[in-house]
Amino acid sequence: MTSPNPEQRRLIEGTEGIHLVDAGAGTGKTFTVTRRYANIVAQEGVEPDDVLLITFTRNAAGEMKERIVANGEYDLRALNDAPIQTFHSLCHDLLDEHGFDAPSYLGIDDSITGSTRIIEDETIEREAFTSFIDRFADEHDEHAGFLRSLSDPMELLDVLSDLASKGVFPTKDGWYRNSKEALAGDYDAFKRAFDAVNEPRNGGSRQSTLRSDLARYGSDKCYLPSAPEKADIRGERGSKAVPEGVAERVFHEDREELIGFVHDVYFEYLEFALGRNYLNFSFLQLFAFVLCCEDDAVRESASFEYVMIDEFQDSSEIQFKIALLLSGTPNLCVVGDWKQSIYSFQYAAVENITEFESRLNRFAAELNEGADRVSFPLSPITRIELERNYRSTQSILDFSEHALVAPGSGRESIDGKSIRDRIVSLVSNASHDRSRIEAFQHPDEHEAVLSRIQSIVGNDEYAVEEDGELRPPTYDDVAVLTRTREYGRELLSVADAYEFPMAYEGGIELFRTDAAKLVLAWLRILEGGSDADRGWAVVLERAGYTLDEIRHVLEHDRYPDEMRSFREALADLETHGAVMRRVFDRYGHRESTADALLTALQSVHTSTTMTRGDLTRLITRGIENGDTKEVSAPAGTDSVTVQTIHSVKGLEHPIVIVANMNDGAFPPSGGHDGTVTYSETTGLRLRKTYAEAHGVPHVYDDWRTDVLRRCQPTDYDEERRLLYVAMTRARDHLLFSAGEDPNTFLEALPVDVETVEPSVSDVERTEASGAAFEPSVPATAGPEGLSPHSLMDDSVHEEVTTGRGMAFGSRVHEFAEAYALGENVTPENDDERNVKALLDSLSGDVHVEERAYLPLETADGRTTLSGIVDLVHVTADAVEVIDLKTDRGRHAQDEYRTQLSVYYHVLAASFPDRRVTASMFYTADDEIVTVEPRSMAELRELVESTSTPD
DNA sequence: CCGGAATGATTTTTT
DNA sequence: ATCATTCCGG
Repeated sequence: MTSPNPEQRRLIEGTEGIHLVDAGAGTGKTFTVTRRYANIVAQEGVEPDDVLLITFTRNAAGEMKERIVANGEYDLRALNDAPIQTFHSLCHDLLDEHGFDAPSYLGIDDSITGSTRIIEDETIEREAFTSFIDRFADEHDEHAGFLRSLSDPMELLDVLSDLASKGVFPTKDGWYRNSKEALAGDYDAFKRAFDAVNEPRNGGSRQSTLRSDLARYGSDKCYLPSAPEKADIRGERGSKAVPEGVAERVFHEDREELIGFVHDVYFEYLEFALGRNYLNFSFLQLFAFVLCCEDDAVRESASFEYVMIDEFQDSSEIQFKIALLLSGTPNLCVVGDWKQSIYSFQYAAVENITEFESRLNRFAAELNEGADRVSFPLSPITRIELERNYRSTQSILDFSEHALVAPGSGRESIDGKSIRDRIVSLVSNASHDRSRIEAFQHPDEHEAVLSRIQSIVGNDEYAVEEDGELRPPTYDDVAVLTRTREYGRELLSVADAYEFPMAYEGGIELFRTDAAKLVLAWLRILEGGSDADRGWAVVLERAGYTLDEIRHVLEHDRYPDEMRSFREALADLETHGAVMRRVFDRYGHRESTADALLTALQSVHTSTTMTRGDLTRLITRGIENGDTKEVSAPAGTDSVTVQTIHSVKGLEHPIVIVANMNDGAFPPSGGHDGTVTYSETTGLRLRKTYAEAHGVPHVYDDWRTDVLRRCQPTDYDEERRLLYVAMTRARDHLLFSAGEDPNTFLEALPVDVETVEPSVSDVERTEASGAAFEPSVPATAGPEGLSPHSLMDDSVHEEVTTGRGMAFGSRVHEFAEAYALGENVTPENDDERNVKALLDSLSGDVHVEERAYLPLETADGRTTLSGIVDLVHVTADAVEVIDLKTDRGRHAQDEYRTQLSVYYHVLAASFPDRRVTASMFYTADDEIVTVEPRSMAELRELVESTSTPD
């Protein structure tokens, strides 16, 4: 994009006044915003310091700066201190500079200084909050009842953050400004919500949702004796709606005590945090807001001539208000897309953009109480709609709109028309449109996804556009997007097993990966003691032992020899890093996972030396807390990207697979996390569970909560938008995948869901054929001449023929042969179990212990190389020779290539129209590796350079 | 066939 | 907490 389109130009040139910009996905938002910025600072007397540009991530801020530098007259150094930043960093700067007295405005006798830390790590804050609550409980007997009735005190922290995001703050003696009103709630608003869910359905023949949802009123609960009976709440049998009076009865309640409790927790936690010299994200904004509100001089000196906010749909109520306070002029420009609002859990309020005008007026009026804080005129508002899309094809753009009207459950009915009316349809700028939009399904969804990707890569039907040209796709072009990190983890681990090029991008629960769990298991085994069994159980299970077998092994301490020796080997290693690497190596985990884990652990514990026990605790804690770490694909590898939809926002990929379109994969997130308050509409509520409540004196009327919370029904709006975000990442092709049960979203989309049969190894092998296996060339070719063993170095020869290598190896071979021939044998150790699994996974015919003879013309004349391979796997169009080896460490691949190569060439000659491949299967590692065969010339050279024939 | 009541299964995202 | 399913009564 070199020159702006007309709508973009309107925005770039319209630098004055209030602008509300609907900037859909891929409409060149960053381009336009940076151009507008350049245009503003190009004016006489306007410096970068006068222009606030808000982004929602630090990365985005950095990108903005780079883009501005790229097409402007400023260099990066000049922009380094320019206010192009996130709300959080803006607030941080503000408090850093002027925040000393900010706490005093709430009546807190403390200060904010440059040394006040910002806690970003949730785990750390939770620990601090727990110790605060313990102290609070000791000091406040009067609140003991409330504390006891909470199912989890940690929910209080969520309540506080929620309140802070809405501008509800405590002061020493009460509530800040008009906060109290918000806490009291708005009966009219509540009544409207109540009426909406209490409307009888199906023209009056069916009961209302509210009445239906109250069917379990009172069950598993112990209400106060004064609580109404179920029949009073639901109306008599056969009635269609909850009686009218219930709304009033539920809403109007003396909540003074409850509100007082929350006030004290809130206020004292603020004091506690400041006392410990830290702020969390919420409090950062809280104090910045208070400061700007109270200190006219600071507000005026900190205000900007121009304010631009990107991704406005992700802003919270308090952020909107801060932006208003810091706008010294009407030059306020908000840019966003309501269809991409997916951060409500971070308190993003989509209404900031969908109801921009009314919120602008309401917030400004609130802020202007008592002083002139927002002094510019609130109209006119210039609306600009960017509709030209520079990313996707038209078919993808059109298709993606369906996401916004797809029902999230069978009974959810959607007002499609009113939604469509609010959509600004995008127009593609793409020159071609050969988009494939497909959906597929199989219970083994991970395998199905992998095999679909294999069929896409290199396939012209999925050609992607690059610089105006079409080319077949590579792995790099494909991204798998999922709702949950967990699905991503699972997919990765399946990909690992197939050595499939795939990498995760973004935050992931690193300690919950397979690799981390195995490291933890071996650490526990090494540590010995009471936890050792837990370690063994994991390791044994992983090796295929059944629960009964594991129990037996543990009871009698009969660990497999191989595992014992692995433990000894680990014990000899000097560093934790070496131990971990060895474990990763054993289980064939890719280096990137291993490195990420190592780095994560080292970063937590760099300074002091860490004992094995420390390390164990660290990983255990990481697993329990679900600690996440950022990981990214190593640069320069051609691999598929796996990301959560939340983390992919703002990015694009040529081919997108929206995976895990399954039942339950998109739980509704309407409202907040269900534990929080109804502070705006119905007043503050806290929850407790039956378990805690049972036998405990009650302090407030729980029954009201049960009615209240059903009046704010959850919906799937945000999930639809999430799906929309995922779909609009795709440039050329868009696919969906599901496992057992496709969800209602997928079913509602106008695409056929094809049931597929996954075969990830498609590329390597094809379906069984019963094809005959008769190598035609060699058996008659002559007497056995040289064996590959004789071509080895003596030292290598010795290593592989002594110790475990020989004895153990031959037992595995015996088992493999017996099992492949269909004899009734059961695997007795890891290696045999792995071999069994391998054989089970092979389609077609498997032959064992085959010997072949390869004639070779050398300088000395004609000779014959003989080779034995363990398994030959034959299908209709492919032949694979597989050599069994115990583990990578012992069996240097290179040395055995010769043997495999002999057989490879024999087969290649025998089966000219099938693809022939050679592999090694490492029985201890459960890993199969394709081997590049030596060429005939190479074999010839080897023979010639070996002086003594066998 | 319809609607209501009871019951069972399932349950995230991250600046 | 909410969805889907099953059972039962009219």
